[in-house]
Amino acid sequence: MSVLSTPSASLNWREQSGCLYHDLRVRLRNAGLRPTRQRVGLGWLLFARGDRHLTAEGLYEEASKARVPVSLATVYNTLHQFTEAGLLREVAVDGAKTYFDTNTTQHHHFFVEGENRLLDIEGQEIEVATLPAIPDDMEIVRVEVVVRLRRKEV
Amino acid sequence: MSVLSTPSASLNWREQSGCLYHDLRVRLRNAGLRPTRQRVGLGWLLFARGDRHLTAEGLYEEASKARVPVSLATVYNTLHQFTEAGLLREVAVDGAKTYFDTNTTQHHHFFVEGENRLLDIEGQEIEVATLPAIPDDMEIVRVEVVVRLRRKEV
DNA sequence: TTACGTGCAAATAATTTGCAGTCCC
DNA sequence: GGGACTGCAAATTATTTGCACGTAA
Repeated sequence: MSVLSTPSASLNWREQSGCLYHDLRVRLRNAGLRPTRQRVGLGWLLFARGDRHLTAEGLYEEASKARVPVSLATVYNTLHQFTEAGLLREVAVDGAKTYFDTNTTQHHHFFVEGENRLLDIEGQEIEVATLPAIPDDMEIVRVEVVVRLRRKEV
Repeated sequence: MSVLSTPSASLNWREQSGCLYHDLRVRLRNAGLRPTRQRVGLGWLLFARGDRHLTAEGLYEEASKARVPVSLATVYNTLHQFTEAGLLREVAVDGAKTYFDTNTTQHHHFFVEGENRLLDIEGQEIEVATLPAIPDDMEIVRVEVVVRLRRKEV
């Protein structure tokens, strides 16, 4: 499997040139985002390795290691721009930090307490059977399920 | 219905004297917490009006209005002590703030985007049909469902 | 009395913002 | 060239902590 061809990373691409770097730039431009050095660098880190759950701080550290010159403020800005453009999804779990998920398809999450790790639950593996009535003037944006896990006592 | 006799507020009380103030003190002591002026004051605000979803800041404001002399730091400490003692439940939703729920029974939540409001979904109204396999060395702590709502466009 | 609590202010932690300078198209 | 983007540092927001003082048992 090509590094940029995971389902969620490739789903809406308009072009597939075979050059992954070029494809990323096209993808950004299609999202209305100028493919600047830092956006391409961060996009590469985010989308080139399959589905990931990252915090801003985490991505910033990866960028440093990968010699992508970027400031923490720009990492925050970029993550929000990517989210707005539909390339990422913000995930709400316990804890102060915000996680960003490269898998934007319908799915849910495991959250490992203590380790603060997020794992995908694929769409079919969980199912919400019945939904309660909601007020007339409201509509459902999304249903989020978080299964909290803990490492068993030994 | 007596103000201190909502299901979740009265569930585990050992004594019911008829004096709600006294009952609260007993409840705190049973939880291993000395019934100090601020704990009783905050407990009163939390448990005397049915199920509530409050942030630390929100409770602090209520306390000010109710002339309960307490500092914001103590509100935070008290909320965490109550949570540890099982009198409250922390709820993880989007946004930076932490919510505390006086309903500690099994149930889920609506979250109204924009208004940042939390509403209970009673246990029977929603149902998770199938759960995915989890690693051998893990156990499920809790399954949390958040149904995000948005006010309809007019 | 005396350990447990509390208030205050300072410390953290995560995130956002303002603005001068830089870079893509 | 010009507007979009970025870096930096300072500002915000939510929360925690350290320590002198107060209070319930």
